[in-house]
Amino acid sequence: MSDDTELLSVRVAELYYEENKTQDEIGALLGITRWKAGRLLAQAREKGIVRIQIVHPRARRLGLERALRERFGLVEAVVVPVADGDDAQSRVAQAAADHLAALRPVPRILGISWGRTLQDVAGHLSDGWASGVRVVQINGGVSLNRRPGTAASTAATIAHKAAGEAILLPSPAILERPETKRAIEADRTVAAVMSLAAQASAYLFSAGVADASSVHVGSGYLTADDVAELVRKGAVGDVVGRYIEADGNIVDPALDERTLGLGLNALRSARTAIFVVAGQAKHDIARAVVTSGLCTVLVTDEATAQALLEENR
Amino acid sequence: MSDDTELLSVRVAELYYEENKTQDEIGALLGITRWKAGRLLAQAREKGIVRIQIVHPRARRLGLERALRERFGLVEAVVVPVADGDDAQSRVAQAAADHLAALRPVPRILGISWGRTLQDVAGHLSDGWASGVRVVQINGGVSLNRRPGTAASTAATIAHKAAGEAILLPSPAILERPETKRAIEADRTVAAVMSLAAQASAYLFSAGVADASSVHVGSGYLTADDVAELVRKGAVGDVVGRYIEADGNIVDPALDERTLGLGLNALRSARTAIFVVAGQAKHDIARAVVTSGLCTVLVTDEATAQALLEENR
DNA sequence: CGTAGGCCTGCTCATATGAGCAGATCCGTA
DNA sequence: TACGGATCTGCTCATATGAGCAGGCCTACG
Repeated sequence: MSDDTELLSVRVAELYYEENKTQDEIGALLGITRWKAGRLLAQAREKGIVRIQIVHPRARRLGLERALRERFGLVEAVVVPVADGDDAQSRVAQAAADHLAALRPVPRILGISWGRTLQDVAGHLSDGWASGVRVVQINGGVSLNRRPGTAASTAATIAHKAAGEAILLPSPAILERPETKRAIEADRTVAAVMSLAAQASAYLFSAGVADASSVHVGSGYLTADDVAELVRKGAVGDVVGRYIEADGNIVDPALDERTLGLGLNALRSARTAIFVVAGQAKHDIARAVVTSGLCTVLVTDEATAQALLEENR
Repeated sequence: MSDDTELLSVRVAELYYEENKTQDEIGALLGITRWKAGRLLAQAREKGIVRIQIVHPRARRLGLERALRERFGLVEAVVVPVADGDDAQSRVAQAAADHLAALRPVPRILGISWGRTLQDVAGHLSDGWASGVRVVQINGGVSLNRRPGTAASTAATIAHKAAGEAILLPSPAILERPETKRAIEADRTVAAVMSLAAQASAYLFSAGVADASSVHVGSGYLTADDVAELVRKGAVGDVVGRYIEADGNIVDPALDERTLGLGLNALRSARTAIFVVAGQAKHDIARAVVTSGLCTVLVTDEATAQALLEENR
């Protein structure tokens, strides 16, 4: 486009958007026909001279969402923009809460994992987001936790706000020996919870990073050395307590045998599996989850979405 | 507006502006009527959820321009946005050049002052911006200048690009004694130039700040002490070589008697007097010029425009 | 309990806008 | 110079949109 034409588009755009003139008036003002004004305006939009943005804490990035859905075959994606100074985790948690509340049909049984992210989602749910939902934990995590009750409170909060019931999984996440794990699984109470978890109409989960900051280390289930060893074997993070590689496979089958909770295949075959993830540190595990089909719905921040969509990986 | 409604406006705005859906489609998608969608969209725009900006080096701020015209009774105002890292002076000079080129009727005689700003305007004019314009200097400034020829070259450049003729004022800006000034004025050549200057169909000028950096000091017409004394007496800057107070009056009539060039009243009564000014340092002198009716057209940057529009001054 | 006033909703209708088309104009090539 | 293709221009017509209006609903107050 000639410099001259470009300047004219700028004038048209100014009169149209800042002065609220009609294209007809603009034409009269600038001595051009209204069609030409319209075309210049279209050019201005195309060339990015006119920049339109939605500024709101709960805005979304529909373009990225569409790209993610197409690229990874998701049923739904929710991407929130994060401005400097915003807390990405909190924004994403809010979006996940919104999505959960808008989910139709309303899940009668909701299977959830636990962790900081899920706790945050629970906090952002509004009272009465649903009614009568049974919220069941899909992986263990009680008692060894430094902050006891976090896992339980997440489930309780979600259930409470939906005027429903929380069903906790009374077991550690990782047992020392496979036999112990099997023994606990065989326990009637635990088995009942697991059975309920398997029937859930929707799952809501996040993921952890494989490094020393992992909750498994903090909780005493694994040592920092254990995690370092997992990383050496290719682990990128954990999903409902199970460590996976970049391609989504279990890193260490022996460890997995000692891990109590819903299996990853249950997630893969679930109708609705909502994966909530935020932050730079979780880009790798997020990639592993979406590429290996562990979720049908992804809720994340803009930066993570963009990282997932980058080519050549 | 309730939180709920606000969120809905955000969704509508996203679908409308980012997904290019019609209000009808949006209504269907969100389960509302198209009228409601339209109203929510209007609310989103009103509340500033939708932000539309024109991003272009030659964009203008029409809102500020209107405010300036109304506030100071100007015929026209041109305000350019200046982003971080932009050179305000250069942007404003470009805008002034654009305005001059678009001026109708095309001035047959254009009276100009000189200085860095005007030189910059001359540089931004495009070849053939007019044809056959006689460009006449309205204040003296030759020969004592450290960079001889600047004043002359400004006029020459403007005239050359308009396929016209430059008429220089062969005299210093400020003389040592009033008699000398009168003698020079009486000179046939000088008188002819002054007479032509008085007939100009348009004037284009800038202004200087009253401090030690003034071109008058650099050129040797005044000493730093002289300027300090002028400031003590209330000077805020100079217009075509004449120092004025905040209210637009001449600071020192005796000095003014020694200053050769068009008088300020000629500017005040001119049909078209274009004042070009940019930069934080010139806010005070700019205020003095516009409030005392020295110009009919103001060309400036956004920050200066905003400073001029601030209340209580 | 009744009612006036304010707000919201869904409509009609006039207007603004974009898609698509035919003629005009420009430019390079034979 | 003549020709063919590409681009530009001004139009028609269908559609999208906003203004304005009447009726419904909610609330506060007598």
